[in-house]
Amino acid sequence: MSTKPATIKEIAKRLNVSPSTVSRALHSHPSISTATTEKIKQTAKELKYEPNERAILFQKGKTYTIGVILPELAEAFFSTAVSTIEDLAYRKNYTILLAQSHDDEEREKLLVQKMKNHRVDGLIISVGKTTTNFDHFNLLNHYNIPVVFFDRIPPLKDIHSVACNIETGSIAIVDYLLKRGHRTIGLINGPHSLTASGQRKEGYIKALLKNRLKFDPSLIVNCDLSETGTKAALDQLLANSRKPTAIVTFNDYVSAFAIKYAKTLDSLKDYKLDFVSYANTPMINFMENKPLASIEQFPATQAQRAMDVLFDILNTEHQEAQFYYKIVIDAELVENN
Amino acid sequence: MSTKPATIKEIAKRLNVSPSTVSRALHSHPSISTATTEKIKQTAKELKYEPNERAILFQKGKTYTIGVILPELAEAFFSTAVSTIEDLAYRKNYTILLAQSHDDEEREKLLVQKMKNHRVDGLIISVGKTTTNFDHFNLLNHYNIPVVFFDRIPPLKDIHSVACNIETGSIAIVDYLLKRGHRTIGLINGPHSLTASGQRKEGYIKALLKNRLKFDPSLIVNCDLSETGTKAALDQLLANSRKPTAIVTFNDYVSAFAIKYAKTLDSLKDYKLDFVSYANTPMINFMENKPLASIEQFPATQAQRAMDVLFDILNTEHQEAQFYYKIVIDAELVENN
DNA sequence: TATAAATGCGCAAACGTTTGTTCTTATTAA
DNA sequence: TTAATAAGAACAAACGTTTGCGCATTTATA
Repeated sequence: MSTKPATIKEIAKRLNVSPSTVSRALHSHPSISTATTEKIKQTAKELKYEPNERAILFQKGKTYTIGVILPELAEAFFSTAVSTIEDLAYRKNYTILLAQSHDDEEREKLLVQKMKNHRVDGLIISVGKTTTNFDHFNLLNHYNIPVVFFDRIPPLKDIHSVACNIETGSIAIVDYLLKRGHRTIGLINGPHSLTASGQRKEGYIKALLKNRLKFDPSLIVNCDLSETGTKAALDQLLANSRKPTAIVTFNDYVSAFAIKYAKTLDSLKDYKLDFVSYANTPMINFMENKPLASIEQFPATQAQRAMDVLFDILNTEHQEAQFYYKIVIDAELVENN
Repeated sequence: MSTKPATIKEIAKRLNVSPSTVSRALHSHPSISTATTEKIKQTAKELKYEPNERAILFQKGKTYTIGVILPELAEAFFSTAVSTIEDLAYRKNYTILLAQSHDDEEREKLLVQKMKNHRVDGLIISVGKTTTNFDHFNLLNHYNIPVVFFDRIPPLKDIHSVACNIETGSIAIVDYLLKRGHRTIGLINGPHSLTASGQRKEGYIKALLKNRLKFDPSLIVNCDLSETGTKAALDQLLANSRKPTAIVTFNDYVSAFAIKYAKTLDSLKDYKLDFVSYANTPMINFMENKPLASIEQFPATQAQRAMDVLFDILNTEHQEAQFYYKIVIDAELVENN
């Protein structure tokens, strides 16, 4: 039962041939006669030989493993992404080494280290909300491990990235609100550190200007995306001299928190407040008062493109002229009804 | 930039010491003088040395990697489990190798093979809905790789397993409804093919009998778990000669579909119809009219126990008397408010 | 002072596989 | 028949690290 797995060496010893012959035979190498090849394959089967992947990978220097670091595996957006990534990896015979950072910069750093030590062939990562220092990725560069930043991308120059064009989505959703008559639109945004926040803000502003409305900075509030943070943000917006009639929220969670909180506020009893959101979960279909519309960010598509990019980098030998992928997927407006 | 990572050998050469000395120094082995140890650690830092995990793992025969095979990574239940597993693995310095079977027996088989070839230290798996042949797990046994079956467990004797006792949950929830005065309770169940359906049905019946009520088969309707299927099922139940005053649904999705649909029915205008459900998503917190109560199946707890079991097996040397863990977690009734 | 013990380090094997090179035979061509 | 070639298989090095053992050198003990 608990016999140690058979090795090439054992097969060799058993048949009085050299390990190299066994290795070649098992790969049907032409320089081994069909007779011995057959014989070797036969005993390999008898001994239930299975190649030791670890040894092979170690020997070849390649691991056929892709590291994936995401903030929260339990979030629908990311689990969808993981699912897609796994499917694609499976097809190309890669395996994925998965880890989550919980938006903890320190942990993220450690995980990157670990991935490096495991010598993954490549890394797909969505950086933590609060990560501000990106030095740990230089190490990967130094070790020749390509990194594809996914969805949440750091504000760095020379990196490969796949992300959603939040800005056009932002414009679309503000347009949508304007068309419905709203003139005072608030934005509960994410932390400054996220480019995603910047994009939302940019789109928000552009949409206003496009429609010849002036931009009022006091209508944008940043928050940490937590429930309490969201409440505070909503409070702040409602206390603003120009009280918004509609609010754009950073994502579905914020939207849900805000909507829930809004219902508890007496001050909003006879006040119609519309919400729109950036979709990141399928839960929206089941929400009490859903946001009127959402910006769909296509986690599966993003994941797929990220894998495409990674495989492309992996397959083209170190090109001289460093070229960086910067894939942008257009977010799309969907009405929730 | 793309220099190859520094190795122990290089450090050794640079300092004119042997690789073994370097290795020991880096591990602060007592038989190396503090002077040389310092010197070595110093140059290690200069050269940005990072241990090659692959080489170490290969050398040690242990991989500090745990294989995880689940049916659908995008499902909330499983992604929660993955999240927990990853957290626990992280704490013990393990990494997880993740794969999904999509309930495809063939793919599952291949993945098990792959995990074996990767020489994972252990495997946690939730078998596919349709998997009927379990021979592929024998191989793992032969290779001394412990397997812990999780949530969906095969009907085999000598295996380690962690799963939820759906039946007691079923009894509890029917009891709950009975206590609230309901006497005609419908069940929108899943497809016959799922053991989960059988368990729900069993519990449902047992609870009735326990309370000396007779079981009426026409109050159980199977459905395919889709939205339209759910509607049809609800229609059927409402058209039944004994019209239910409460309905148990297979899971949160079915519950959500049914509740949504029920609200659109004129025939239910002045009819109080209660719903209860089997929890499998966190979305319930955001639902319009939630089910009164849910049967919580604790994916995180299950995952945690599975990891406990696995680590326990990993840490106790091959005990003579083979002992098999069979952990059963009681599903629990939680009221939603 | 002679001997035992302790200290500090190098040697070499090992983990399982792959692959370039070399060696031996058998086959072919001249 | 002899030399050139091809076929089949063995040799050995390599991937990066760990670790048991042995060899000096120094320090402590009798």
